[in-house]
Amino acid sequence: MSPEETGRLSAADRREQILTAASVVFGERGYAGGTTDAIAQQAGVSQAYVVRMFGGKEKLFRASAERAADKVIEAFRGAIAEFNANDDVHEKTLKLAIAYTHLVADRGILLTLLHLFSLGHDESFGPLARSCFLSTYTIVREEAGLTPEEASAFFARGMLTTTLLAMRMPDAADDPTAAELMQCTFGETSTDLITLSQGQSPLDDSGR
Amino acid sequence: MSPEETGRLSAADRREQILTAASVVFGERGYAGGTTDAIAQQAGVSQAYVVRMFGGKEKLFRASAERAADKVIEAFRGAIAEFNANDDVHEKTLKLAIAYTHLVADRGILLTLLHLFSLGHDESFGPLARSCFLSTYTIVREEAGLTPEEASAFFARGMLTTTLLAMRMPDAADDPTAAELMQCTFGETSTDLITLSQGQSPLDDSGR
DNA sequence: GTAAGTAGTAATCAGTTGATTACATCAAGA
DNA sequence: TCTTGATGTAATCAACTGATTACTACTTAC
Repeated sequence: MSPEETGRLSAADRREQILTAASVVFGERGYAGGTTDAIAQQAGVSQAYVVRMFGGKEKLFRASAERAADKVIEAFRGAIAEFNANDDVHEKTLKLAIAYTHLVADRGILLTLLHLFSLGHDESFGPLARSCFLSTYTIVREEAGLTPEEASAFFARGMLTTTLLAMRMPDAADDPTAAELMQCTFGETSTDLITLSQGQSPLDDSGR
Repeated sequence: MSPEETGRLSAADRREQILTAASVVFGERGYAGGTTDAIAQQAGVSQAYVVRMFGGKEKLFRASAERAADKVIEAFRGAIAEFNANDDVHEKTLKLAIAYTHLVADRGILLTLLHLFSLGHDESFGPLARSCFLSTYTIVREEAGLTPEEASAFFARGMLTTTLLAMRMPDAADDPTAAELMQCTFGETSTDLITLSQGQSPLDDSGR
């Protein structure tokens, strides 16, 4: 039988697949709530394999969070590459915000990071959380060339966006108050944001 | 023996004490990570009592989150009561932000809410998360009289503040990048914010 | 063709955790 | 005083979960 038929993958491919699954599960349930078994099911492998490949749940979460941060960085660098020489702050910020918005298509990325940030007290994850956040901040400051005030305002909006998404505010879009808040927050990037964030299948969960 | 000597309390007092403990524990570890036993230890009662008094961990978290939201609402109303007739947006926002900042003294409140917000996908907690957030938004809009844009900007800054606090960015204040970010974000409210958030004893944890 | 390494799993285990039960202790009213 | 209801706990349980072990099956190099 060929590898295609047996469903066997190289370790690198399987690793990527498990990281994708981990992003979904950790994004929805956080570190403590996300089980290695749920990740295994999502990836279509056994729970034992997930644990062994990454050497434990903690290392898997680290890898998952670092990968999420890398994707944010990658997205920002992509937006910066599209800067024109005469772009003002508003245009730069908009391009960054749109890049950020596109990350929402993979809900797991931003939600995994949000969960990482909420673990600041943790001896192991705290330093990782701070360094991940500061990495992205540094790029916006130095590579995008925003001032501290502009960067702070940009991240403020980004965190509100992430939070609204985490609490699935788009699900409450029929509430006029919620609609007003989202309209104002997403602003110029809102056109596709709400549609992007809808219809993403939740995890289904049953015994092992 | 008198009630003072035996350490016995009325159910209402004990309830308040447990809710305070729950705020600390859930704030640090989230819903899934916060154990009823850790809450019981923090409150100085048995684990069985915690569970029985609230009818389960889920109801305890709901009560804890609702209490946190109530304290935010209370703080906002307190700030609004200090508004002067000729206050402009900037003065109003500053008063609200300072009230918000004082909430930080009890780290558990904002962090418990942040954890609640990250549970938007949950059937039970999702609606609660959205309604808690929208309650505070409505107060800022209608009672404080901010426009949607102003309110959105206010909450954006609030979420960034909360996130920085959750990841304990003040612990990294020796990093110049981190210091710059905090300086800009906390702005006029920063004077006491960093000192407020420091030296808060972490949970100590050992077997039951 | 076979030996060796790699992908992958089933079965199982020990620690943790939310919940339950039965019981103890204490204050107040009849 | 003694009975009743409320405060509170120790002991225990069943379910869950991360990790380990022993094993199978496939692929590749020689």
